[in-house]
Amino acid sequence: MSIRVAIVDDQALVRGGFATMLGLQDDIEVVAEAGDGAAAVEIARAHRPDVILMDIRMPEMDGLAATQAIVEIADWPVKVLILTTFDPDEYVYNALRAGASGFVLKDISPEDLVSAVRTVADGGALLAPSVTRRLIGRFAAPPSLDSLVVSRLDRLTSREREVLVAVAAGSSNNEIAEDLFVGAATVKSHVSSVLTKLGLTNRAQAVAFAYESGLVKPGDSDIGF
Amino acid sequence: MSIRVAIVDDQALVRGGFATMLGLQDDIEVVAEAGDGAAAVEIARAHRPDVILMDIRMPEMDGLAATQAIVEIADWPVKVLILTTFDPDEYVYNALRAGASGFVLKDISPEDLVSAVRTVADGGALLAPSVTRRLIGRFAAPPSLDSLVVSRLDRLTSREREVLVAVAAGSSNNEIAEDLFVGAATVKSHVSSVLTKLGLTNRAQAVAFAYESGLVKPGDSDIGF
DNA sequence: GGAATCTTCCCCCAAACGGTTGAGGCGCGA
DNA sequence: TCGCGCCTCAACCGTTTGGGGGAAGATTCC
Repeated sequence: MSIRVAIVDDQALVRGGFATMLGLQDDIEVVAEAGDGAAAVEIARAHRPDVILMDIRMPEMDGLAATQAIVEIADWPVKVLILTTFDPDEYVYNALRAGASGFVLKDISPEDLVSAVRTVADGGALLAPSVTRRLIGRFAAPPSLDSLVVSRLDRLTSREREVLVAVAAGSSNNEIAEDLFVGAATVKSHVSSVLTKLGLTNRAQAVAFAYESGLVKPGDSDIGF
Repeated sequence: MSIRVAIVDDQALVRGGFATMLGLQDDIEVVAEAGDGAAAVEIARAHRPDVILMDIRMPEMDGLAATQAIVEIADWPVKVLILTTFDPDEYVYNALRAGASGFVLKDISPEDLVSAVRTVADGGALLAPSVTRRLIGRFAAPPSLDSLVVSRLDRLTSREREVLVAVAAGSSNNEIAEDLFVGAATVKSHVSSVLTKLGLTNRAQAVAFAYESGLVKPGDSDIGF
Protein backbone atom coordinates (compact mmCIF):
# COMPACT_ATOMS: atom_id res chain seq x y z
CA MET A 1 0.00 0.00 0.00
CA SER A 2 1.75 3.10 -1.20
CA ILE A 3 1.51 6.55 0.31
CA ARG A 4 -0.87 8.72 -1.67
CA VAL A 5 0.45 12.28 -1.90
CA ALA A 6 -1.05 15.53 -3.15
CA ILE A 7 1.12 18.51 -4.01
CA VAL A 8 -0.05 22.09 -3.57
CA ASP A 9 2.09 24.94 -4.89
CA ASP A 10 1.33 27.89 -7.08
CA GLN A 11 4.34 27.26 -9.30
CA ALA A 12 3.78 24.44 -11.75
CA LEU A 13 7.51 23.94 -12.11
CA VAL A 14 7.92 23.32 -8.40
CA ARG A 15 4.98 20.94 -8.36
CA GLY A 16 6.47 19.07 -11.27
CA GLY A 17 9.82 18.76 -9.55
CA PHE A 18 8.38 17.39 -6.37
CA ALA A 19 6.01 15.10 -8.22
CA THR A 20 8.82 13.61 -10.25
CA MET A 21 11.06 13.24 -7.24
CA LEU A 22 8.43 11.56 -5.11
CA GLY A 23 7.06 9.49 -7.96
CA LEU A 24 10.39 7.73 -8.26
CA GLN A 25 9.83 6.12 -4.89
CA ASP A 26 8.19 2.71 -4.89
CA ASP A 27 6.04 3.47 -1.89
CA ILE A 28 4.88 6.93 -2.87
CA GLU A 29 2.25 7.84 -5.41
CA VAL A 30 1.40 11.40 -6.37
CA VAL A 31 -2.35 11.41 -6.88
CA ALA A 32 -3.17 15.08 -7.33
CA GLU A 33 -1.84 18.61 -7.66
CA ALA A 34 -3.28 22.03 -6.99
CA GLY A 35 -2.13 25.58 -7.66
CA ASP A 36 -3.96 27.43 -4.91
CA GLY A 37 -5.60 26.85 -1.56
CA ALA A 38 -9.16 26.62 -2.82
CA ALA A 39 -8.17 24.00 -5.37
CA ALA A 40 -6.22 22.21 -2.64
CA VAL A 41 -9.35 21.76 -0.56
CA GLU A 42 -11.14 20.41 -3.64
CA ILE A 43 -8.52 17.85 -4.58
CA ALA A 44 -8.19 16.84 -0.93
CA ARG A 45 -11.89 16.11 -0.78
CA ALA A 46 -11.86 14.34 -4.13
CA HIS A 47 -8.70 12.26 -3.80
CA ARG A 48 -8.41 11.82 -0.03
CA PRO A 49 -4.60 11.73 -0.08
CA ASP A 50 -2.59 10.44 2.89
CA VAL A 51 -0.17 13.33 2.77
CA ILE A 52 -0.45 16.82 1.34
CA LEU A 53 2.65 18.83 0.54
CA MET A 54 1.53 22.39 1.05
CA ASP A 55 3.18 25.65 0.13
CA ILE A 56 2.15 28.67 2.17
CA ARG A 57 2.38 31.61 -0.19
CA MET A 58 -0.36 31.11 -2.73
CA PRO A 59 -3.07 33.14 -4.45
CA GLU A 60 -6.75 32.79 -3.57
CA MET A 61 -6.35 31.01 -0.27
CA ASP A 62 -3.00 30.61 1.40
CA GLY A 63 -1.59 27.33 2.64
CA LEU A 64 -2.46 27.98 6.24
CA ALA A 65 -6.13 28.60 5.57
CA ALA A 66 -6.23 25.66 3.20
CA THR A 67 -4.62 23.44 5.83
CA GLN A 68 -7.17 24.47 8.40
CA ALA A 69 -10.04 23.93 5.99
CA ILE A 70 -8.79 20.52 4.96
CA VAL A 71 -8.16 19.35 8.49
CA GLU A 72 -11.65 20.44 9.45
CA ILE A 73 -13.50 18.71 6.64
CA ALA A 74 -11.28 15.65 6.62
CA ASP A 75 -12.96 12.46 7.74
CA TRP A 76 -9.89 10.43 6.83
CA PRO A 77 -6.42 10.60 8.39
CA VAL A 78 -4.78 13.25 6.25
CA LYS A 79 -1.41 14.74 7.14
CA VAL A 80 -0.36 18.16 5.92
CA LEU A 81 3.32 18.80 5.47
CA ILE A 82 4.07 22.47 5.07
CA LEU A 83 6.85 23.03 2.58
CA THR A 84 7.93 26.60 2.26
CA THR A 85 10.87 28.85 1.54
CA PHE A 86 10.61 30.98 4.63
CA ASP A 87 10.05 30.08 8.23
CA PRO A 88 9.02 33.15 10.19
CA ASP A 89 7.51 32.39 13.55
CA GLU A 90 3.98 33.42 12.62
CA TYR A 91 3.97 30.94 9.75
CA VAL A 92 5.18 28.12 11.92
CA TYR A 93 2.87 28.67 14.83
CA ASN A 94 -0.16 29.30 12.67
CA ALA A 95 0.64 26.26 10.60
CA LEU A 96 0.89 24.01 13.63
CA ARG A 97 -2.25 25.45 15.09
CA ALA A 98 -4.00 24.95 11.76
CA GLY A 99 -3.23 21.28 12.11
CA ALA A 100 -0.11 20.70 10.05
CA SER A 101 1.95 17.61 10.87
CA GLY A 102 5.19 19.04 9.67
CA PHE A 103 7.01 22.14 8.59
CA VAL A 104 10.06 21.82 6.39
CA LEU A 105 11.99 24.28 4.25
CA LYS A 106 12.44 23.99 0.55
CA ASP A 107 16.19 23.76 0.95
CA ILE A 108 15.65 20.26 2.28
CA SER A 109 17.46 17.49 0.44
CA PRO A 110 15.39 15.20 -1.78
CA GLU A 111 16.16 12.19 0.38
CA ASP A 112 15.09 14.05 3.49
CA LEU A 113 11.89 15.19 1.85
CA VAL A 114 11.02 11.63 0.92
CA SER A 115 11.82 10.55 4.43
CA ALA A 116 9.70 13.40 5.79
CA VAL A 117 6.73 12.26 3.75
CA ARG A 118 7.12 8.75 5.11
CA THR A 119 7.43 10.05 8.65
CA VAL A 120 4.26 12.08 8.63
CA ALA A 121 2.39 9.36 6.75
CA ASP A 122 3.42 7.09 9.58
CA GLY A 123 1.81 9.37 12.14
CA GLY A 124 4.92 11.20 13.24
CA ALA A 125 5.63 14.87 13.00
CA LEU A 126 8.63 16.61 11.58
CA LEU A 127 9.97 20.11 11.69
CA ALA A 128 12.94 21.85 10.12
CA PRO A 129 15.84 21.92 12.60
CA SER A 130 15.67 25.67 12.97
CA VAL A 131 11.95 25.49 13.61
CA THR A 132 12.37 22.71 16.14
CA ARG A 133 14.93 24.80 17.87
CA ARG A 134 12.59 27.75 18.26
CA LEU A 135 9.71 25.56 19.26
CA ILE A 136 11.81 24.04 22.00
CA GLY A 137 12.86 27.49 23.04
CA ARG A 138 9.28 28.60 23.40
CA PHE A 139 8.40 25.44 25.21
CA ALA A 140 11.32 25.36 27.57
CA ALA A 141 11.20 29.04 28.42
CA PRO A 142 7.90 29.51 30.26
CA PRO A 143 8.20 26.93 33.04
CA SER A 144 10.62 29.00 34.99
CA LEU A 145 11.21 32.69 34.75
CA ASP A 146 14.66 32.07 36.13
CA SER A 147 14.96 30.91 39.66
CA LEU A 148 13.89 34.38 40.72
CA VAL A 149 10.45 32.93 40.75
CA VAL A 150 11.29 29.32 41.35
CA SER A 151 13.39 30.11 44.38
CA ARG A 152 10.35 31.68 45.92
CA LEU A 153 8.31 28.63 45.09
CA ASP A 154 10.95 26.57 46.85
CA ARG A 155 10.33 28.46 50.03
CA LEU A 156 6.87 27.00 50.17
CA THR A 157 6.31 23.71 51.91
CA SER A 158 4.82 20.92 49.86
CA ARG A 159 1.49 21.38 51.58
CA GLU A 160 1.53 25.04 50.79
CA ARG A 161 2.25 24.35 47.15
CA GLU A 162 -0.63 21.92 47.19
CA VAL A 163 -2.91 24.61 48.54
CA LEU A 164 -1.58 27.06 45.99
CA VAL A 165 -2.54 24.87 43.05
CA ALA A 166 -5.99 24.53 44.56
CA VAL A 167 -6.19 28.29 44.92
CA ALA A 168 -5.05 28.60 41.31
CA ALA A 169 -7.93 26.38 40.30
CA GLY A 170 -10.28 28.98 41.68
CA SER A 171 -11.36 27.05 44.73
CA SER A 172 -12.54 28.88 47.83
CA ASN A 173 -10.98 28.13 51.16
CA ASN A 174 -13.90 25.92 52.11
CA GLU A 175 -13.70 23.94 48.88
CA ILE A 176 -10.00 23.45 49.35
CA ALA A 177 -10.62 22.31 52.89
CA GLU A 178 -12.99 19.63 51.66
CA ASP A 179 -10.68 18.56 48.87
CA LEU A 180 -7.72 18.18 51.19
CA PHE A 181 -9.74 16.77 54.08
CA VAL A 182 -8.68 19.44 56.55
CA GLY A 183 -10.46 22.22 58.38
CA ALA A 184 -11.17 25.58 56.86
CA ALA A 185 -8.93 27.24 59.40
CA THR A 186 -6.03 25.12 58.21
CA VAL A 187 -6.50 26.22 54.65
CA LYS A 188 -6.66 29.81 55.76
CA SER A 189 -3.37 29.55 57.55
CA HIS A 190 -1.75 27.83 54.56
CA VAL A 191 -3.01 30.48 52.20
CA SER A 192 -1.74 33.16 54.55
CA SER A 193 1.69 31.54 54.60
CA VAL A 194 1.73 31.34 50.83
CA LEU A 195 0.85 35.00 50.42
CA THR A 196 3.39 36.07 53.00
CA LYS A 197 6.19 33.91 51.65
CA LEU A 198 5.56 34.98 48.08
CA GLY A 199 5.09 38.61 48.96
CA LEU A 200 1.58 38.76 47.55
CA THR A 201 -1.47 40.55 48.87
CA ASN A 202 -4.46 38.58 47.66
CA ARG A 203 -5.39 35.24 46.17
CA ALA A 204 -5.89 36.59 42.68
CA GLN A 205 -2.20 37.43 42.66
CA ALA A 206 -1.53 33.95 43.93
CA VAL A 207 -3.37 32.49 40.96
CA ALA A 208 -1.42 34.69 38.58
CA PHE A 209 1.81 33.70 40.30
CA ALA A 210 0.94 30.02 39.97
CA TYR A 211 0.55 30.44 36.22
CA GLU A 212 3.49 32.74 35.74
CA SER A 213 5.80 30.47 37.65
CA GLY A 214 4.69 27.40 35.78
CA LEU A 215 3.38 25.73 38.91
CA VAL A 216 0.20 25.30 36.94
CA LYS A 217 0.04 25.54 33.18
CA PRO A 218 -2.81 26.43 30.89
CA GLY A 219 -4.36 23.15 29.88
CA ASP A 220 -3.79 21.08 32.96
CA SER A 221 -6.61 22.81 34.70
CA ASP A 222 -9.04 20.62 36.56
CA ILE A 223 -11.80 23.09 35.93
CA GLY A 224 -13.38 22.46 32.58
CA PHE A 225 -14.43 26.03 31.77
CA MET B 1 37.04 21.07 11.18
CA SER B 2 35.36 17.90 12.30
CA ILE B 3 32.57 17.62 14.82
CA ARG B 4 33.93 16.52 18.19
CA VAL B 5 31.52 14.11 19.86
CA ALA B 6 31.35 12.59 23.34
CA ILE B 7 29.27 9.50 24.06
CA VAL B 8 27.61 8.90 27.40
CA ASP B 9 25.92 5.56 28.09
CA ASP B 10 26.22 3.10 30.91
CA GLN B 11 26.61 0.17 28.55
CA ALA B 12 30.08 -0.08 27.09
CA LEU B 13 28.79 -2.13 24.19
CA VAL B 14 26.37 0.61 23.18
CA ARG B 15 29.07 3.23 23.50
CA GLY B 16 31.34 1.15 21.33
CA GLY B 17 28.70 0.73 18.67
CA PHE B 18 27.97 4.40 18.43
CA ALA B 19 31.63 5.33 18.54
CA THR B 20 32.44 3.01 15.68
CA MET B 21 29.49 4.13 13.68
CA LEU B 22 30.23 7.81 14.11
CA GLY B 23 33.96 7.37 13.75
CA LEU B 24 33.48 6.15 10.22
CA GLN B 25 32.32 9.58 9.19
CA ASP B 26 34.95 11.93 7.85
CA ASP B 27 33.54 14.92 9.65
CA ILE B 28 32.91 13.33 13.03
CA GLU B 29 35.45 12.53 15.69
CA VAL B 30 34.61 10.73 18.93
CA VAL B 31 36.77 12.38 21.56
CA ALA B 32 35.50 10.88 24.80
CA GLU B 33 33.16 8.42 26.44
CA ALA B 34 31.56 8.17 29.86
CA GLY B 35 29.53 5.54 31.67
CA ASP B 36 27.55 7.68 34.04
CA GLY B 37 26.35 11.23 34.52
CA ALA B 38 29.06 12.35 36.89
CA ALA B 39 31.74 11.12 34.52
CA ALA B 40 29.91 12.83 31.68
CA VAL B 41 30.24 16.19 33.37
CA GLU B 42 33.95 15.54 33.86
CA ILE B 43 34.71 14.57 30.28
CA ALA B 44 32.59 17.45 29.04
CA ARG B 45 34.69 19.85 31.05
CA ALA B 46 37.92 18.19 30.02
CA HIS B 47 37.28 17.67 26.31
CA ARG B 48 34.78 20.40 25.51
CA PRO B 49 33.02 18.39 22.81
CA ASP B 50 30.71 20.00 20.26
CA VAL B 51 28.04 17.36 20.70
CA ILE B 52 27.28 14.95 23.51
CA LEU B 53 25.23 11.84 22.86
CA MET B 54 23.51 11.26 26.18
CA ASP B 55 21.58 8.29 27.47
CA ILE B 56 19.04 9.00 30.19
CA ARG B 57 18.96 5.89 32.32
CA MET B 58 22.30 5.75 34.06
CA PRO B 59 23.68 5.07 37.53
CA GLU B 60 25.08 7.84 39.74
CA MET B 61 23.57 10.77 37.93
CA ASP B 62 21.00 10.36 35.20
CA GLY B 63 21.27 11.91 31.79
CA LEU B 64 18.87 14.72 32.55
CA ALA B 65 20.76 15.93 35.59
CA ALA B 66 24.03 15.55 33.72
CA THR B 67 22.65 17.55 30.81
CA GLN B 68 21.58 20.32 33.10
CA ALA B 69 24.90 20.37 34.88
CA ILE B 70 26.85 20.44 31.65
CA VAL B 71 24.74 23.17 30.09
CA GLU B 72 25.19 25.23 33.22
CA ILE B 73 28.95 24.96 33.47
CA ALA B 74 29.55 25.09 29.73
CA ASP B 75 31.30 28.18 28.49
CA TRP B 76 31.53 26.79 25.00
CA PRO B 77 28.67 25.98 22.60
CA VAL B 78 27.93 22.38 23.54
CA LYS B 79 24.89 20.55 22.21
CA VAL B 80 23.37 17.63 24.04
CA LEU B 81 21.54 15.04 22.00
CA ILE B 82 19.46 12.76 24.17
CA LEU B 83 19.53 9.23 22.85
CA THR B 84 17.27 6.87 24.71
CA THR B 85 15.14 3.78 24.37
CA PHE B 86 11.98 5.24 25.83
CA ASP B 87 10.24 8.52 25.29
CA PRO B 88 7.75 9.16 28.06
CA ASP B 89 6.61 12.74 28.31
CA GLU B 90 8.43 13.51 31.52
CA TYR B 91 11.73 12.51 29.97
CA VAL B 92 11.17 14.65 26.93
CA TYR B 93 10.02 17.77 28.68
CA ASN B 94 12.61 17.56 31.40
CA ALA B 95 15.30 16.95 28.82
CA LEU B 96 14.31 19.98 26.78
CA ARG B 97 14.07 22.09 29.88
CA ALA B 98 17.46 20.83 30.97
CA GLY B 99 18.85 22.29 27.79
CA ALA B 100 19.02 19.37 25.37
CA SER B 101 19.14 20.21 21.67
CA GLY B 102 17.61 16.98 20.57
CA PHE B 103 15.79 13.89 21.64
CA VAL B 104 15.98 10.79 19.48
CA LEU B 105 15.18 7.15 20.10
CA LYS B 106 17.66 4.34 19.86
CA ASP B 107 15.67 2.72 17.08
CA ILE B 108 16.94 5.47 14.82
CA SER B 109 18.81 4.38 11.73
CA PRO B 110 22.60 4.88 11.67
CA GLU B 111 22.37 7.34 8.81
CA ASP B 112 19.74 9.34 10.64
CA LEU B 113 21.81 9.39 13.80
CA VAL B 114 24.78 10.75 11.92
CA SER B 115 22.56 13.31 10.30
CA ALA B 116 21.13 14.19 13.71
CA VAL B 117 24.60 14.83 15.09
CA ARG B 118 25.37 17.10 12.17
CA THR B 119 22.08 18.93 12.60
CA VAL B 120 22.56 19.76 16.27
CA ALA B 121 26.21 20.58 15.75
CA ASP B 122 25.00 23.05 13.16
CA GLY B 123 22.79 24.77 15.71
CA GLY B 124 19.54 23.10 14.79
CA ALA B 125 17.37 20.96 16.98
CA LEU B 126 15.95 17.57 16.28
CA LEU B 127 13.33 15.42 17.89
CA ALA B 128 12.01 11.95 17.22
CA PRO B 129 8.86 12.15 15.08
CA SER B 130 6.64 10.88 17.89
CA VAL B 131 8.13 13.42 20.25
CA THR B 132 7.68 16.23 17.76
CA ARG B 133 4.07 15.28 17.38
CA ARG B 134 3.40 15.48 21.08
CA LEU B 135 5.30 18.70 21.41
CA ILE B 136 3.21 20.22 18.66
CA GLY B 137 0.13 18.94 20.37
CA ARG B 138 1.04 20.66 23.59
CA PHE B 139 1.99 23.78 21.75
CA ALA B 140 -1.01 23.98 19.51
CA ALA B 141 -3.48 23.26 22.26
CA PRO B 142 -3.10 26.12 24.78
CA PRO B 143 -3.82 29.20 22.68
CA SER B 144 -7.52 28.51 22.71
CA LEU B 145 -9.48 25.62 24.06
CA ASP B 146 -11.46 26.13 20.91
CA SER B 147 -14.44 28.34 20.76
CA LEU B 148 -15.94 26.71 23.81
CA VAL B 149 -13.92 29.17 25.79
CA VAL B 150 -13.42 31.86 23.22
CA SER B 151 -17.11 32.13 22.53
CA ARG B 152 -17.61 32.98 26.17
CA LEU B 153 -14.90 35.58 25.99
CA ASP B 154 -16.76 37.08 23.04
CA ARG B 155 -19.78 37.64 25.22
CA LEU B 156 -17.79 40.11 27.26
CA THR B 157 -17.75 43.73 26.25
CA SER B 158 -14.37 45.26 25.55
CA ARG B 159 -14.49 47.12 28.82
CA GLU B 160 -15.22 43.92 30.66
CA ARG B 161 -12.30 42.17 29.01
CA GLU B 162 -10.18 45.13 30.02
CA VAL B 163 -11.27 44.68 33.60
CA LEU B 164 -10.68 40.96 33.38
CA VAL B 165 -7.04 41.35 32.40
CA ALA B 166 -6.61 43.74 35.30
CA VAL B 167 -8.20 41.18 37.60
CA ALA B 168 -5.89 38.55 36.14
CA ALA B 169 -2.96 40.74 37.07
CA GLY B 170 -3.99 40.44 40.68
CA SER B 171 -5.31 43.96 41.08
CA SER B 172 -7.98 44.73 43.65
CA ASN B 173 -11.12 46.53 42.60
CA ASN B 174 -9.79 49.81 43.95
CA GLU B 175 -6.52 49.45 42.06
CA ILE B 176 -8.37 48.67 38.89
CA ALA B 177 -10.59 51.68 39.45
CA GLU B 178 -7.55 53.92 39.66
CA ASP B 179 -5.91 52.36 36.64
CA LEU B 180 -9.00 52.79 34.51
CA PHE B 181 -9.97 56.18 35.93
CA VAL B 182 -13.42 55.10 37.05
CA GLY B 183 -15.15 54.66 40.37
CA ALA B 184 -14.77 51.58 42.50
CA ALA B 185 -18.47 50.84 42.08
CA THR B 186 -18.00 50.71 38.35
CA VAL B 187 -15.28 48.14 38.60
CA LYS B 188 -17.43 46.10 40.92
CA SER B 189 -20.24 46.04 38.44
CA HIS B 190 -17.87 45.08 35.60
CA VAL B 191 -16.37 42.29 37.64
CA SER B 192 -19.84 41.09 38.51
CA SER B 193 -20.79 41.04 34.84
CA VAL B 194 -17.66 39.12 33.98
CA LEU B 195 -18.29 36.50 36.62
CA THR B 196 -21.94 36.15 35.63
CA LYS B 197 -21.26 35.98 31.91
CA LEU B 198 -18.47 33.46 32.32
CA GLY B 199 -20.33 31.41 34.87
CA LEU B 200 -17.67 31.89 37.55
CA THR B 201 -18.08 32.45 41.25
CA ASN B 202 -15.02 34.38 42.36
CA ARG B 203 -12.16 36.40 40.99
CA ALA B 204 -9.61 33.65 41.48
CA GLN B 205 -11.53 31.62 38.94
CA ALA B 206 -11.58 34.66 36.71
CA VAL B 207 -7.79 34.82 36.84
CA ALA B 208 -7.55 31.13 36.01
CA PHE B 209 -10.02 31.61 33.17
CA ALA B 210 -7.99 34.48 31.79
CA TYR B 211 -4.92 32.27 31.62
CA GLU B 212 -6.72 29.17 30.41
CA SER B 213 -8.44 31.05 27.63
CA GLY B 214 -5.26 32.71 26.49
CA LEU B 215 -6.59 36.19 27.24
CA VAL B 216 -3.43 36.61 29.21
CA LYS B 217 -0.39 34.42 28.77
CA PRO B 218 2.39 33.54 31.18
CA GLY B 219 5.13 36.03 30.50
CA ASP B 220 3.12 39.04 29.45
CA SER B 221 2.31 39.78 33.02
CA ASP B 222 2.76 43.34 34.09
CA ILE B 223 3.58 42.21 37.57
CA GLY B 224 7.23 41.38 37.85
CA PHE B 225 6.96 38.74 40.55
C1' DG C 1 16.53 15.63 75.24
C1' DG C 2 15.76 19.93 73.02
C1' DA C 3 15.09 22.97 68.74
C1' DA C 4 13.17 23.67 64.50
C1' DT C 5 9.77 22.85 61.15
C1' DC C 6 5.42 21.36 59.35
C1' DT C 7 0.71 20.46 59.77
C1' DT C 8 -3.30 20.93 61.95
C1' DC C 9 -6.64 23.93 64.12
C1' DC C 10 -8.71 27.93 67.16
C1' DC C 11 -10.13 32.94 68.17
C1' DC C 12 -11.05 37.79 66.64
C1' DC C 13 -11.69 41.54 63.39
C1' DA C 14 -11.32 44.75 59.63
C1' DA C 15 -11.30 44.85 54.88
C1' DA C 16 -12.45 43.21 50.52
C1' DC C 17 -15.43 40.76 47.75
C1' DG C 18 -19.86 39.15 45.31
C1' DG C 19 -24.84 39.82 44.40
C1' DT C 20 -28.71 42.68 43.93
C1' DT C 21 -31.40 46.49 42.68
C1' DG C 22 -31.73 50.80 40.71
C1' DA C 23 -30.50 54.88 38.05
C1' DG C 24 -28.47 58.44 34.85
C1' DG C 25 -26.06 59.30 30.40
C1' DC C 26 -24.52 58.00 25.85
C1' DG C 27 -24.33 56.20 21.22
C1' DC C 28 -26.23 53.31 17.65
C1' DG C 29 -29.44 51.15 14.85
C1' DA C 30 -34.48 50.19 13.90
C1' DT D 1 -37.67 59.02 17.78
C1' DC D 2 -37.49 55.23 20.54
C1' DG D 3 -35.54 51.57 22.34
C1' DC D 4 -31.33 48.80 23.49
C1' DG D 5 -27.02 47.87 25.12
C1' DC D 6 -22.99 49.78 27.31
C1' DC D 7 -20.60 52.47 30.79
C1' DT D 8 -20.96 54.87 34.75
C1' DC D 9 -22.18 55.00 39.60
C1' DA D 10 -24.78 54.15 44.33
C1' DA D 11 -26.47 51.75 48.44
C1' DC D 12 -27.26 47.53 50.92
C1' DC D 13 -26.13 43.05 52.65
C1' DG D 14 -24.12 38.67 53.54
C1' DT D 15 -19.96 36.07 52.70
C1' DT D 16 -15.14 35.52 52.02
C1' DT D 17 -10.59 36.94 52.66
C1' DG D 18 -6.43 38.33 54.88
C1' DG D 19 -3.79 39.30 59.09
C1' DG D 20 -3.01 39.06 64.06
C1' DG D 21 -2.40 36.32 67.52
C1' DG D 22 -1.77 31.33 69.58
C1' DA D 23 -1.43 26.18 70.42
C1' DA D 24 -1.16 21.10 70.06
C1' DG D 25 0.85 16.97 67.86
C1' DA D 26 4.42 14.92 64.59
C1' DT D 27 8.71 14.91 62.46
C1' DT D 28 13.26 15.63 61.71
C1' DC D 29 17.78 17.09 63.02
C1' DC D 30 21.43 18.26 66.16
